[in-house]
Amino acid sequence: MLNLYDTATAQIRPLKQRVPGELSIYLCGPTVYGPPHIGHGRATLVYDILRRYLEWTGVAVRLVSNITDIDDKIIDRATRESRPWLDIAQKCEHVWFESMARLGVKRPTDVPRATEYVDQIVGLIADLVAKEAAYRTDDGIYMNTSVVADYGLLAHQKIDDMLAGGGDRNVFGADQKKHPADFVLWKFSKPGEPSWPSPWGEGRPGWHSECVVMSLELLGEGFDLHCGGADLRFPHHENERAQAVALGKDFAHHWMHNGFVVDTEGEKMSKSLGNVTNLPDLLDRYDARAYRMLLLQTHYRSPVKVGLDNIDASVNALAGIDSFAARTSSLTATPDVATLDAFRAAMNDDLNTPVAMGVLFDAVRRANVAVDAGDTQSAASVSSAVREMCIAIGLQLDVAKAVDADAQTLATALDKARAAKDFATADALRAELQALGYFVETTKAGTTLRRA
RNA sequence: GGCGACGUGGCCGACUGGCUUAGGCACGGGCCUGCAAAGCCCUUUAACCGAGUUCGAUUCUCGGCGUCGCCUCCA
Repeated sequence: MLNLYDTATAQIRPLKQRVPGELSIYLCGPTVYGPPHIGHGRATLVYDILRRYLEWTGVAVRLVSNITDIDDKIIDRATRESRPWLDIAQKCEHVWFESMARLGVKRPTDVPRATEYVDQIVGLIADLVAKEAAYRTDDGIYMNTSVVADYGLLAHQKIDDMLAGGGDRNVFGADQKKHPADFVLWKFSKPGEPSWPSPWGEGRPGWHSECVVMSLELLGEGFDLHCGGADLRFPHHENERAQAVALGKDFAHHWMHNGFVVDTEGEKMSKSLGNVTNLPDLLDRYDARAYRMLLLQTHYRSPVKVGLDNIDASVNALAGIDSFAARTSSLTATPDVATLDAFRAAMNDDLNTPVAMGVLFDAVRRANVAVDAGDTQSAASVSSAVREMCIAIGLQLDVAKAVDADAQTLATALDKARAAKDFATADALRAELQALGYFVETTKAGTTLRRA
């Protein structure tokens, strides 16, 4: 059983399944108005790891993650660039999933778009209006947060305290709001803006309504887990919840939030990487698995620095695992039970991936020792356990890359030269293979090649 | 101003009131190797400051200093 920190209760507690053996998750997805940045990468990787781990333990996961394809930012960009807003949304969505695929993030089971749920959103707002939990102003329909007794639950703060401090901030929308915390459900559109019909006039849905509608629509009431970045905790998730509560609906039973990617010591990272916050840039320069590894070695609730040093460390750590995988790929056996138990214990403890990685690296070392000692049996069971763990965390081991025939010929010649103690030729052949992009290991058993 | 995190060895980063240690990366030494590579072994060295609780605190409490997040754009 996975124990997971729950933001609502501020404690680690079991992640309960509404239907045993199944887990329903809603993850707030991107607003598609630009390329994803490394923060998006972190969030999706964290939940990808959660999902894969659950699936690995035999749980059927339904993961709904929306696309916010209508939003002020999209409209602003469309206006700025004189392009159709839909064109921007679609292209950005394409880039999003392309980046996710490169990261090895599995596509969610459901990807609803806000624009596909406008009717249902209007219906939800109408229900709120009918219950007098929403009211009209000159620029839209607003949620009356005062009807929600425990508003502030996720923020862990009383609403009046929150307001007390924000003095120098502009309160959006409106002197017409009944309370500064009230938020917009439906925005009346200005001429030329995308719009949909509603009982109150042409307009578009506010950000906070779409996720309530889509989560309840696809997962139903009382779904298991709602997750997203820590910044979504308030106001977005608070506001989603407020709407559900106002309508008397059973909303998410568990709330999970991941920590941020934080600034590095500036210059190193930015000079070497250009725009470091851009995910495609990062993926162009580094093995995508390195980012996953870096995150695995940090707890999901802690902030993580993504800098050159960190990523290099992960790249190097990965290289060790890859060469391990290459030398043990032919060994199969029942995975070592104690190792997997230790792994599960760490993962079940609020997804403690840093400790789980400790288990993994330790297993790699033990298997390497066993290989060196010629203890094939232990090597096989421990390395099988390593492969299992890698499946559970979504880490693809780099063993499958084909060695082409020419390289194989060179390797054979290299073995021959070494057998004849013609080391000058052997060294030349090795250099040639390395130039072709191979890691070359010359052992007593012969030469092994691995693509760099 | 409110709320909340955090401050661990060269870097990153876990656990933990004492027991032998996280783990990764980097540095150094060694074994292995024709030489490399890979692998293994060893080494180095810790808990911001102060007070308190305790037989004993990096771990609990309080205070200080510092960093960061949220307080209606935001993964």
